[in-house]
Amino acid sequence: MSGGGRAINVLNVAEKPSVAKSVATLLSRGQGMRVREGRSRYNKIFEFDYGIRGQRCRMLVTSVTGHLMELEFEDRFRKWHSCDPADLYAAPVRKSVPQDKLDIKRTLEEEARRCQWLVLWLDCDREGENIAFEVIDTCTAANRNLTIKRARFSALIEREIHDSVQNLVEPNRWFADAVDARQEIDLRIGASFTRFQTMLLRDAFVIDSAADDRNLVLSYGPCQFPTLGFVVERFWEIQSHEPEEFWIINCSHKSEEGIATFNWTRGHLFDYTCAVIIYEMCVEEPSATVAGVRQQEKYKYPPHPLSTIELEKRASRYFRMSSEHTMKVAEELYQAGFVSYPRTETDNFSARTDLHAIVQEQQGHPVWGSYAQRLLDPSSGLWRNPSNGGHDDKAHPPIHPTKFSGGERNWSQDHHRLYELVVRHFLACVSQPAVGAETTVEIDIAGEQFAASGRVIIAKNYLDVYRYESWGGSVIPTYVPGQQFIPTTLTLDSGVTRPPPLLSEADLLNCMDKAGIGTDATMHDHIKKLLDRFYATKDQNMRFSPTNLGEALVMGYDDMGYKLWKPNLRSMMEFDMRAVSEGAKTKAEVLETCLQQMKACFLDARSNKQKLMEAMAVFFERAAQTARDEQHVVGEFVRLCGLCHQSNMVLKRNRDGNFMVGCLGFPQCRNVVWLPGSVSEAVVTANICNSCSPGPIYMIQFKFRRLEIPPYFGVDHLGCIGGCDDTLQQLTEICGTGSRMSARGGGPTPLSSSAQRSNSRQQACSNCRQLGHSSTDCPSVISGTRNSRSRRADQQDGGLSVSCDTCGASCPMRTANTANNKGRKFYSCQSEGCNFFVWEDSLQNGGGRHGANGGASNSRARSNSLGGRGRGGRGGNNATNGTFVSATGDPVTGRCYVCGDPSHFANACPNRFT
DNA sequence: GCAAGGTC
Repeated sequence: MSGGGRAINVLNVAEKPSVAKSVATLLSRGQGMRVREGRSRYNKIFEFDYGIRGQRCRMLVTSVTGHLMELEFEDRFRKWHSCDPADLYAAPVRKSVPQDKLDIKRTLEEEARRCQWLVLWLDCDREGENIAFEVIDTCTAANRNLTIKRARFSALIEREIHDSVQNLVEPNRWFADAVDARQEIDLRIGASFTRFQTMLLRDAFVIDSAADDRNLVLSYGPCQFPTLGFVVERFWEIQSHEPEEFWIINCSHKSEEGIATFNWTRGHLFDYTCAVIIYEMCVEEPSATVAGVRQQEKYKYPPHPLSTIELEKRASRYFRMSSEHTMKVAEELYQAGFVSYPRTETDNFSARTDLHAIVQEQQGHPVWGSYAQRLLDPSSGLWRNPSNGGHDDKAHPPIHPTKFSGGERNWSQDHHRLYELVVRHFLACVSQPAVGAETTVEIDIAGEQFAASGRVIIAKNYLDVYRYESWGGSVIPTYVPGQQFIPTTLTLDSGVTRPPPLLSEADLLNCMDKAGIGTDATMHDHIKKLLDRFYATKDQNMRFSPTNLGEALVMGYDDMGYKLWKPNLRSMMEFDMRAVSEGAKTKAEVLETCLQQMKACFLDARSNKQKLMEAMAVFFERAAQTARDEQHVVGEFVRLCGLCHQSNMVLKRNRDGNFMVGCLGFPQCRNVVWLPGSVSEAVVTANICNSCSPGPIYMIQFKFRRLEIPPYFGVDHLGCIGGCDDTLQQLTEICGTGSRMSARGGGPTPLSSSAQRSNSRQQACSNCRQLGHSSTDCPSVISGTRNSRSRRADQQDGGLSVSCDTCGASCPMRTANTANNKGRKFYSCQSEGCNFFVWEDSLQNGGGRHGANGGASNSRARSNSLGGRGRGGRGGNNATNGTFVSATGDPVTGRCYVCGDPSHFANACPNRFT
């Protein structure tokens, strides 16, 4: 191997000790390799002889531990009060080796002096390239005559490493530049905003979340803030969720073979009238006809090979381990040689990996060893080459077991669990998918479709070893097309829409991954930082809520109209970094434009600091010196809080001057009733509402601003907040409220809340009372006319159908058969989940959107700011006292969805309107 | 006392 001539000394530097060891072992093939200590106890030096393209070489292989250098401000800008934070956008910065890395630096200098070549074995990503230049700078400062070469490799595999050293390339300056730019931008933005918001807020408020709020740091960072943003955004989504009642028809059929549960193909309807009419029709003609029976083979595939994020998500889901703890345990398993490198984006095995050898090692395990044996037995047919998840960081393979263990003495329960997960995941990856046989039965009852399905698992395959996943099987009786039967139960049930859950750790990692926040090696740090900074908390179910502090900060920037808490900033930076790494932009260009923009943003945020102060004041008491300036106002008593049942609710004005009735238990209890934005005066009277309970609820004398309410409302009004007051509810819908939540609406807006309110006030329609248009161009009038014309055209074609207003599908004409509407024709949409419904006679009258569709959309637009359901819903429906007789006389069971009584249906329920 | 990225 070694050629002739004089040997040269080659200094090889890897990113971490383990890679140095692997490279040295692979190149020397373990023969004639010597190990000696460097100055740093972790970073050994391996020596052996080797030949590179005929050149005899004395190889010295050593390592750094990640970045060797740090970027920092020059001394005079390091103290917080030494300069204006805005100066940090131009303050000089320098790269230097921190104290704890000086040992490594000295080793590199000493070895470089006696070498002719420097070969860089850093990871083949942008950070690795940047570290390469840190090593180059350090080594060439000691020896200017070094010949510098870069080794490119994508896996620590013998052939790959030999190929790489025989085909050395030049280091890539663009890659390193991209990282330089990122470091500088992160430092300047992070330091300036952190100093600004900490110094502004820490002393102005009593922030009780931290034990010692004098030393609290309110940090800002381009990764930690968007991470907080995800948590707050979900929290707001939950807070602003308006529960909405829906109706659903459930059907089951019991036979000798068992029970089949049929789901309504429409899913659910939000309109009661529509649902009850359909239901009544089903009850009156309950005979079900089997419209179709479908049988299909279904597969459940094993997961892709394991990447870091996937490991963190799964450990969180399966063992409730935090991502930070998972990485700590994984690192220890890696250090001890049991699993491969745990920080990897790669979820695809290289074709050169000997997968069989990894499985072979596990054959002796008492629990999963027999599965490994089956995998290796070709006659079992269990083996399948792993799928490709589509990610490759070109530096590390997917996480897999590297050494057999039946469990080590010094392992904690979490070490056992994580090793087991890595092994089982790997075995699952090289296994066949589970196979199931799925049967779907579709039935028709009075023109309504229902479907039931069952599944029988034919082969569990990978599920035998991957015990974390299951695939539910259920059996349904046999049905044949055309078969008729009478359902055993047919019920109209109601449900309520629910808000999404708080974000779990796995959800949060998902959000970050999608938005490109952090890297696989740092995501868990950003999550932990939210907890360390008292910005968020994690509950027992591993779900995250913002703290008052976290919510206030995001709210403050949101009120300024800045998206600083959104992932956009990071995405923009990432876009620029890519341009630099591809040579499309220079580092200097990107730094100049980006920092200029960020400085402008910083100055603007600082001039709007009042918004941050206001947001903080929503949650925190002012510190003594600032509180003295303001009078503390306790409002007038209105009622006992119906939510916490402990504190009083009082009439107050918020900082924008808007009226609200809030619970004095705040912030423990957040019950609040926001009043219409058009209220100019409000005074609690001695009058007690005689219809709302539990009482007493004192009535409030309101005065509205004339120009902000429709002409048919009076300016003076004696109102109740208990839910009985129609006038107040209507004005709330028309004028909006002073609530921050209602101003925020579907998404952040650059307009201030009050600006948005006054806009909508000006445009409330007096015809339909919707926002955003006037009565002259009310869409309900226009679309009603247009649609009735198109419906007529349909009918002239001879088909008794209309096109659906909502989804455009064809809606066949049908005849109602209920006590109240017998013989009346209507159209209802057949599409799944669509609830369009209209009476034929209302079309002939040229009417607009009455019927189900209009009702449903009204109901969705309804505000619940007065705590009740508001108008609409059941109110528009006349009750009847008729009873339903099954058309066939067969034993159809049904029950009233309101009270559950089987002796009558909902339309005859005595409790229905109470 | 600030960031995020490496890694021990």
